[in-house]
Amino acid sequence: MVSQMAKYGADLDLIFAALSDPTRRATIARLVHGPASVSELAAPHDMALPSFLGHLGKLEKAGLIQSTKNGRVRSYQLTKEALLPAQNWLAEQNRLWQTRLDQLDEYVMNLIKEKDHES
Amino acid sequence: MVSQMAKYGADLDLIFAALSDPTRRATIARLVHGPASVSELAAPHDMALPSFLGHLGKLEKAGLIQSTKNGRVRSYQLTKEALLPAQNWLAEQNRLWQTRLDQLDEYVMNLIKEKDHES
DNA sequence: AAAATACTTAGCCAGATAGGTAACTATTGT
DNA sequence: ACAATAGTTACCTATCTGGCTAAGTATTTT
Repeated sequence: MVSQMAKYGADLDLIFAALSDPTRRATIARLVHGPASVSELAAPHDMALPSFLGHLGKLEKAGLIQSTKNGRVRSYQLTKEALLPAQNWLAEQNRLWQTRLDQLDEYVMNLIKEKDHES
Repeated sequence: MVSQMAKYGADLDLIFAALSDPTRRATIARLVHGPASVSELAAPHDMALPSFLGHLGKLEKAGLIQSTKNGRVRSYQLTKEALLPAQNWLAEQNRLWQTRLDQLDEYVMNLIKEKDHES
């Protein structure tokens, strides 16, 4: 269960940090539709190429994307199951929180029942 | 569909940035079990109180947690549906990606079929 | 009234981030 | 061969981050 999260090498710090920037989220959102070259990815962003390369670098370091170079063009693609560690963490917190709210419900129900016995 | 995401005021930049720090993720993970005071939350983290307050501040600005003060103690709790915007974004990207992979599958299948006809 | 508790605020510092320009390398097209 | 294209590398700068200490405020507790 817990070890399942360790399976995905790149850690949550880097993944969430990578996702905290709109340029980088937009790049992910582009890549879910298929691979693209550096300049294709950079085009929509009003920013010098070297600046944009920094973003690609962070996405890659976080393990979210991968690249290969053919001739002079480098092609990027989404890493398989890239987003799972983040999704798993969020889902787990959500699950624990729901569990807690259920317990709270039960607790409140008991309070009501006790009150009924008083009267 | 898209407007659903706008419902949650605090934006993804702040939410993902808030989640990119281990101290802050641990604080969320603590709060899913129920509310706690500043010093209770700070206790496990080897860090001066003012430093830790900075983390709480970011979680609060991101809309992930809320607080109320009773006398001299301030109590924090998780915001209802706090994690949904992040979960929704990730789920949507995942969905689009799966859709794309399915199309790719179909495309490959067609290639194979064509090859069969050649022979 | 004084001491202890529970934050809060103000200000400092080192390192990371997000942007930029300029100059360079490697491929491809003419 | 030369020009154009596609990245890449090397810096520079301003701002944000995450940590700190010191000092201040507001509530209990004794």
